[in-house]
Amino acid sequence: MPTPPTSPVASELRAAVTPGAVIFGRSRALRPTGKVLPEHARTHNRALVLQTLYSAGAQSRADVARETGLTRVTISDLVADLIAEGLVVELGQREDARPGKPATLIDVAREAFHIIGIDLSEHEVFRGAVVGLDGQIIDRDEVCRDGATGESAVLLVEALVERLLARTSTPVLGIGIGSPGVVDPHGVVRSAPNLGWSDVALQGRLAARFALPVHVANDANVAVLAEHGSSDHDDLLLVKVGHGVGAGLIIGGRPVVGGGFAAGEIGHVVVGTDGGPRCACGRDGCLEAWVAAPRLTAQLAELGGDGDTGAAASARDDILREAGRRLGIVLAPVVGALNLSEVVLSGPAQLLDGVFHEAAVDTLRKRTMTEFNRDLRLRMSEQAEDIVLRGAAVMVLSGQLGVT
Amino acid sequence: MPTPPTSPVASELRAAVTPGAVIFGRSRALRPTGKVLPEHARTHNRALVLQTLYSAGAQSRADVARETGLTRVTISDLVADLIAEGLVVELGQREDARPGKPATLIDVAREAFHIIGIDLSEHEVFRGAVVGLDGQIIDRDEVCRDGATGESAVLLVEALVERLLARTSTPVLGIGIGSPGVVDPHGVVRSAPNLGWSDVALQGRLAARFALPVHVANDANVAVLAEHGSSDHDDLLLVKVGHGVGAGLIIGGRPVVGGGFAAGEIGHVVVGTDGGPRCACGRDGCLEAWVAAPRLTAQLAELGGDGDTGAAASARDDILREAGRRLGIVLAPVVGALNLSEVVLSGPAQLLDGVFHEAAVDTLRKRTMTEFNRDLRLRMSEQAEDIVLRGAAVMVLSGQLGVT
DNA sequence: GTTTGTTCGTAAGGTTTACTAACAAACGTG
DNA sequence: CACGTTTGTTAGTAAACCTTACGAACAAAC
Repeated sequence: MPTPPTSPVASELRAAVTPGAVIFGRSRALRPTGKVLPEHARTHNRALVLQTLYSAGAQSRADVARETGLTRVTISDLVADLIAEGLVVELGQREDARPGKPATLIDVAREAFHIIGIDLSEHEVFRGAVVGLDGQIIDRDEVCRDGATGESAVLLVEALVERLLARTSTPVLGIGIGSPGVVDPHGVVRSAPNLGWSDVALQGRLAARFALPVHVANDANVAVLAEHGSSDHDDLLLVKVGHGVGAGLIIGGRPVVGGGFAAGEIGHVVVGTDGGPRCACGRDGCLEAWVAAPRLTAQLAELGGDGDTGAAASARDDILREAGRRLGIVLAPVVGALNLSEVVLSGPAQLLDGVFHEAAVDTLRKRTMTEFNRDLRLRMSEQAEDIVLRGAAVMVLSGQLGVT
Repeated sequence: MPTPPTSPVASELRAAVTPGAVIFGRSRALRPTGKVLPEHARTHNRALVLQTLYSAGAQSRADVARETGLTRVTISDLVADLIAEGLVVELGQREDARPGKPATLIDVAREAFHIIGIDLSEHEVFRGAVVGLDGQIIDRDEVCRDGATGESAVLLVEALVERLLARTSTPVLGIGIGSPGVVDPHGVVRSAPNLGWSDVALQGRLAARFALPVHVANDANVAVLAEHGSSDHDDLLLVKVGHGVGAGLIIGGRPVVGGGFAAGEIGHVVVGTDGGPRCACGRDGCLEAWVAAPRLTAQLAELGGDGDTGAAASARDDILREAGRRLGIVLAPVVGALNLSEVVLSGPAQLLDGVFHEAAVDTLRKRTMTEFNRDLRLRMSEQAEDIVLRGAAVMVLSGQLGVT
């Protein structure tokens, strides 16, 4: 006999809801997350402790216990492991006067590790930095690309990493790289036309050479990680305007990769129904043909003059305003479909942070349902040119210390 | 002293990568998944066993052990629990002749539970069904809405559920409801203008009245769950054309809800840059004004005639082709940004399954980068009118038995 | 008919994990 | 100075999964 109708099912099987995991058919999606062993739970809780310390700063074991919901005993045990591995340090006793035994402060060993961040997204130069665990740029370096492609470009990257590693005596947690093009989860650059790369196993090569953890991802997908840090939203779209136009997307706190690992590649989506400038890809009116930085600067240059006179300034604004509007047109369906609350714009401020921005916001508002997207924000990034470097560091931090 | 540079971090902290969980700032996103106890692992593994059985069908404990990676001992233990609760049954010995001790087949107790599925998305009628665990429609019923709104519409839903419950003597796993409008994760219909609902706690009311687990979600978001079953993709967009136009989205195997719980609400996104028909919302050229079923049928009716003569048929095709094209225009940025590989169309086949479909595919192809979306498919749903009913059942199945 | 090898399911015992309970140390407060 | 409070540790317990071992049941080979 089956059990009574509902009670056991209702009360005991109350797992977190993940609709779509159980299905009617017999599809592949059925093979779910896989088994979970107690040791996985331990790993998770360890990461939880690290994150709690990382975000809330120095505090006592008892504080961590209260915040995580784990007991003081368990926290002490986990922290002992972390201290033994050098990831956490004791900082001595808390100063302030409270009743009870004084607390021993602990914190992530913020000075004990550095991260190498690499930005391959610029056209003329490969940039890199030594980044601290808190995101500070400690040292930086760059190599001129000089049009290098294929293997020689890979060698340039290796040389840059080599030089950065030589500049720090602190242990390095890992190497993070933001590359243009399509990058798969194994850090293979499937296709990056600008660099002449096709199926370049960047992660594998660097990991083999430097014996360090290496993480590689698309530049815009990396940039959005940096932005996610200073945002309090779990859904975030970052549009990166540079030599091309790309986007990085976080939904429900997780990066979106896409079926062909090409999520965020919106540069060659056609905008509007009234044609547009001819794009390098052969079509008319691609987003990139409207708003890529080289196209905009070229257009502005054609105007001639210094752009300070009334008429020239107005023509300049017209160009930027139209470009901003075109961006808004492309983003509207995405914002609507995903019900995004925050969109961030990253790129040359002198181009984007004015009428371009205004026009994009305005267009987005006019083209989406305000009732659903009432608190929608489209803002400029505050991270300026280091966004990929810092995002690459976040990627390493998250990959090496993160919670499942 | 810290540990040696890299080895412990690299090897021992290899948690699954979830970039963006660890961040530089001190944002809210930091509070991660929370602690994990051994009992959670157990719950997860139990669900894993259920899913393995559910999708692969009757098999031995040893088969399940091999497939899940857990040991035969653990599987036996878990299965004993599941059998005691009536969720799994033994079916006797396996027939085929193989060496070794004959296996005892076990399977999910597919006949032991039914699910109530409710579809509130149609304008004139509320439809409901008793659904089997495998998705079979066992019995169905409906109530005429007759323009009912607000509280009286809620009472109609309750009456429909009541009648369906009376039609089955099998224990009911739960009640799943697909409602139009914006529904939050607690099953509160925040806003459903057609039904005159605003902050109606549908899940709470039904759960209290029927003492069963209740799940409520937006109709398109529910429909995509049904479609996900017969698809082998983990990224899926379903567009549901009916009285309005809505979408349901699954990314990385997880439903997308959106910051304001309004994900998929693309009906009032403006299409193109050349105006369009006036929409009920006051703007010109909303997607809904182009492709909602009532608008299309009205347009076709204006043509007069039986549409079989050459000229009338051609005019009819023009209307449908333009509507399909408009859908493609809105979907292109979404497909590009998410790098979707599969888009499904659900709605009246006589409208959608012809030139409309062709035009949508064609437009989508022309407006996205074929290199990234090479295997993109836009297909009609095969689930016809029961898609919401079956999706609602999937939602219950997943919520009650699913893996975290 | 016997032996051999395979497969299934279960039993016993060990390890890991986090919990509860209890306690000593160290500190304000009255 | 007694008392309550807080911290961090010790000791013991419960849960969950593992490894190892075993009996039962069968096919195939001899």
